[in-house]
Amino acid sequence: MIKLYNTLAGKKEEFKPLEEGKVRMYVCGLTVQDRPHIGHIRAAVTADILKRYFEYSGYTVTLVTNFTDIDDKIIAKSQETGEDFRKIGSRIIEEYLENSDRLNIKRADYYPEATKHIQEIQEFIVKLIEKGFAYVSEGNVYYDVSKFSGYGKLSGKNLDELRVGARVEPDETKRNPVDFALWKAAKPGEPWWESPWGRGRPGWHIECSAMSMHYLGETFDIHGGGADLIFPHHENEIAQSEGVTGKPFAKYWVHNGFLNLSGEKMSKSIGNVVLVSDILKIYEPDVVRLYLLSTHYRSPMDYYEERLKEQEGGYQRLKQVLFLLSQERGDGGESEKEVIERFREAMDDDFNTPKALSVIYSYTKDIFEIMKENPGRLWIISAKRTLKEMLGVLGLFELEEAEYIKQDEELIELLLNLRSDLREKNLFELSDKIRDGLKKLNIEIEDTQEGSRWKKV
RNA sequence: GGCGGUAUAGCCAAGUGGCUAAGGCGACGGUCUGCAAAACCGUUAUUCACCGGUUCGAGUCCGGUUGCCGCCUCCA
Repeated sequence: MIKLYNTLAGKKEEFKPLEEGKVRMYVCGLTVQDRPHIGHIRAAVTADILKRYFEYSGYTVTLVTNFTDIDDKIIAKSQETGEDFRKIGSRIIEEYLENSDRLNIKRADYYPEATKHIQEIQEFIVKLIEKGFAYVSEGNVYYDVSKFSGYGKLSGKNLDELRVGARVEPDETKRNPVDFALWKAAKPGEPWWESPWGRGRPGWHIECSAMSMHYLGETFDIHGGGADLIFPHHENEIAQSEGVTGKPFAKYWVHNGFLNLSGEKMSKSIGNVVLVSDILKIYEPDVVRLYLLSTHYRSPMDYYEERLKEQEGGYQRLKQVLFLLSQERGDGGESEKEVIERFREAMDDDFNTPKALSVIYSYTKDIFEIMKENPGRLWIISAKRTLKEMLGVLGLFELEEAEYIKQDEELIELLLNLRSDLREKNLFELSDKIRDGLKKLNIEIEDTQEGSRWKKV
C-alpha cells in the first residue's frame, strides 16, 4: 500500500488509483526561458522516482511533463537577444532532455508544448466564457476568480486576504486584481496567434489545464511540481479545470521541496543558480542522483558542493560491492524477500528515499561481510539481484554491468601486455602462469605474429 | 501581517507513543598489507531548538516561545 502526501488534503493518504492498475500523472516542467538548474532536476527526479516505484509496484504509469514555451519572460528574452522565441525554447528543451537522459530519468510519455496546443487552449477558454467563469476585456480574457467557490482550497488562501495583498499587479482591464489572464492581447512586436478575441497568446496557467485534460482526461490521479507552483499556478489550474468540467481535477497533489543555494531559493531572478550541465561536467550522474535522493523529496535542501562531493563515498562503496558481486555472471535467482520488504516499506511511505537508501547501504554491509566467507554462486546471484532490484527502482547503477564487462576487457589487455613484457625477458614461467590462470577463467590466449589475441571459450 | 514547512551527532539524514535514537559521509583506533587502496572490526547523540502539558511511557501527541526556509509577484 503506497501512501503519499497530498497537498490538497494536507496529509499523507493511501494511494488509490482512479482506474485499477493505472496511474495517470502530470508534472509541471519548466518555462523554457533559461537553462535548467539543479532545482529543476530535483523536480524531475522526484517525478521519476514516483513513476519508477509505481511501475515497480505493478502499475502502468502515464506521465506527462509539459514545457511552457511562450510567456512574458521568454518574449522579453527574445526581444533582448534577438533570438527567435521558438529557438530559445527548443534549445533549452534540448538541454533539459539531455541532462535528464544523462541522469537516467525515464522519459515521460508526453512532453507537450504550449505553442503546439493553441487550439485546445482556445477551446478551453471558450468553454470557460460560456460557463461564465471568464470575461473578455479589450482583447484579453480573464478568469473571474470570484465565480469559483473553491478558489484557495489547494494553497489554503482566501480571497479576501488576496484582495488585500497589494502585491497583485493592478490592471485596469481586470474586474478584480486577483483575476488572472487566460488570453493576453498581443502588444506590437510580440508573437501572436489568431483567436476569437483578437491576436494574442495564452496566459500562463491555461496550457497546463488544457494539455493535462487533452492527454489524461478530465480527472486524473496525480498532479505534481515544485512547491512554489502551489500558488498561484496550481490553484489557478484547479479553478480553470474544475470550472469547465465541474469535476475534481487531480486527486493527489504532490509537491517537491526546494533546493536552496546559500540559504536562499535558487532562482533565475536572484541569479544564484547551479546549472545541471555544469554539475555533470564534474560529477557522475549516479552521484548526483544519490545526492538528490539522500533527502526526502518534500524536505527543503541546501545546495553545497561539498555535500554533493560527500556522496562520492557512498557511490564508491556501492560500485565496489557491485564489482565484487559481478564475479558471478548471470542474473536470475530469487531476491531476498526480507530485504526487499524493508525497502518497500520505506518507499511505500511517501517515497522515503533516504530510508530506502539506508536499507541498501546496510545490505551492502552484509554483503561485504558474507562475501568474505566464500558464499556459493547462488547466494551471490541472489544478492546481486536483490541489490540491483532496489537500485533499479531508484534509477541507480543501471548501466554498470556493461561497464564492468568493458572493465574486464581492459583488465585482460593489461595482463596480455604484462605477459608480452615477461616473454621478451624470457621469463616464461611467469608468462605461462598468466596464460594458465586465464585459461582457468575460460579465456584462451593465442600468440600470433602480430601479437597476442584472446577469446572467451 | 496571513498561509505552509522545518529544527535529531562535526556534516547529511531516518525516526508517524514503547526493546539499548536507523543509515551514509567525515574523523579516530585496530585487523589485513612489501607499500598503497579497498574491505573488515571498534569508537564517534544519557539525548532529539527551548518552555510547559497529556501519558505508566514522548524525538514522536497538545499548547506556547525562538530560529531558519518557502509561498502570498515570474519561479521546479
